[in-house]
Amino acid sequence: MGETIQSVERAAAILRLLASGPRQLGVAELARALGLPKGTLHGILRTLVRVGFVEQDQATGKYRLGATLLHLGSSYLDVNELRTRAINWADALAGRSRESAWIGTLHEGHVLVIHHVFRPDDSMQTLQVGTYLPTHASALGKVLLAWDPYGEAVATPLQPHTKKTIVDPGQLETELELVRTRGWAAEMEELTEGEVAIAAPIKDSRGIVVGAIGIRGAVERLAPEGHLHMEFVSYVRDAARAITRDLAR
Amino acid sequence: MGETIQSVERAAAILRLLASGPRQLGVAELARALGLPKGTLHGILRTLVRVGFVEQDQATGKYRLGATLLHLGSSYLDVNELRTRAINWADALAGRSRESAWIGTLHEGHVLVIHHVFRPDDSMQTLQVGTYLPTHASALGKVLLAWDPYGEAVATPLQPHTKKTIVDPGQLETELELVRTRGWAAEMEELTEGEVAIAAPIKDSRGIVVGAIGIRGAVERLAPEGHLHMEFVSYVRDAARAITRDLAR
DNA sequence: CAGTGAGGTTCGGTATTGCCGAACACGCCT
DNA sequence: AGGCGTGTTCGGCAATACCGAACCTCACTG
Repeated sequence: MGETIQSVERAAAILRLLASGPRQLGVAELARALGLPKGTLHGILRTLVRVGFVEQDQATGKYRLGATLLHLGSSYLDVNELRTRAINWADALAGRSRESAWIGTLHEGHVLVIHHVFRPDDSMQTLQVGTYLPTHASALGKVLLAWDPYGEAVATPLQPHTKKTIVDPGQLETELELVRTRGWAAEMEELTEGEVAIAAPIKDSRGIVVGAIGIRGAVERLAPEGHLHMEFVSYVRDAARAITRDLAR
Repeated sequence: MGETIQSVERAAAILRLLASGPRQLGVAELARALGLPKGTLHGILRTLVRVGFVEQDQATGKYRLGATLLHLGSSYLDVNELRTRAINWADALAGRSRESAWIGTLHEGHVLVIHHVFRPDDSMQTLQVGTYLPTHASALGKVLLAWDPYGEAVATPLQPHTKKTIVDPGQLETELELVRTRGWAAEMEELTEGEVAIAAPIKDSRGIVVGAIGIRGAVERLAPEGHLHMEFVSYVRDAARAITRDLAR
């Protein structure tokens, strides 16, 4: 691959930094983080403000992400073919299982949530579309890792989220092997205590895994006494197969 | 304001074009639309692909928005102070009114939806966060226009969405005058047949209107026989006042 | 209350940077 | 085969956008 445009890459780096935390950042902070002169950054920031990608705090002069990005992000969802094709099946899955349904893709070492249906009859939930889940501690992530065509190395060390999170790379690999042979993944309180998830792969017309769909809910409903109710597994696998079939056309 | 960086502005223009429709665009199309040579655009596109803002279709070579933007957009939501402060009140509003609750801001001549709570006990709804509503045909929009500090001209001609949409600028102005005097806005089947909305302004510590909150639902529930149930209006105004009070601190 | 340092901003010279346009390679349809 | 439509490459030219030092303002402090 050839050369890339410096200023655009720098602009992207700024946006990524601003997105990495909820804090607003100043020119000086950015300059330190990126190792660039303040003047240079100021020029890029001025441009980003003009196009609405960044907003400047009137009081402090610090910078934060801008509203245009929200609109661009939601436009991405319209463009994303997997999501538009899968959205109805996710609704159906949530309805049948009476649990929240999720669709995710592999993106920069994380699971990017591209769709999320709330659990029926349960309002107070916040939408997770656009957020990241850890690959090694989520059912969606295990599926995506298991069939990752590029075999990306998992970011080590594996961050623990609960006592049950898999933190040993070797153990993760055997888990992925299991996922590959039986065709679906489970995650038992490895991300949040009391929550369990199931996921299965979505393949495109060439047979490559392009995403995963699954459900997530309380351990007492999905896996009482530590044993998964297999009916939930078949709901998830049915949905995954249906979407895969849809994508083939 | 001083100069801006050419390539970054061009990159932003490309992203806006890609976001403007669900279609994928090719280098040649972009070149025509922006009046730039193909080679120039290719360089910018290559960079945008590298940073994940744009993806290229393997088969056709055409370009579409990338997944990184989805993540940046959702990060914006974390940063947005109005939203983080208002989110609980919106939940409460949806609960009390048993209708869907909405929060929006003025952005480039549209209402940008920054939060959306589904109507309780009603799953099959799609989330609208990040989408645009028309200013002249939504309750949120009327509120934002009525107190717009910059007095931005509304994009004319006013696009009709139903038979009841206000399309005459003069009539819109008298409507906005009404909104200003009584302190809230209504929209009766002006955007979608059978749907009605109510909204009220959210002000920051300086008294400037920074957003609007409202509800939206079926005409038969909110306004049977064409008359708004005033209890819904007070729910909305209560929520708006509560958030305004919150922001003052 | 000066003094200091940190913040964001401005500015002009320099040479680096990334523009440009023509040529290339491929695929499709005529 | 031919022509047109893609997306892509390349090298030379000069416009471009970097850089670093100087500027201004604020807030905190000795």
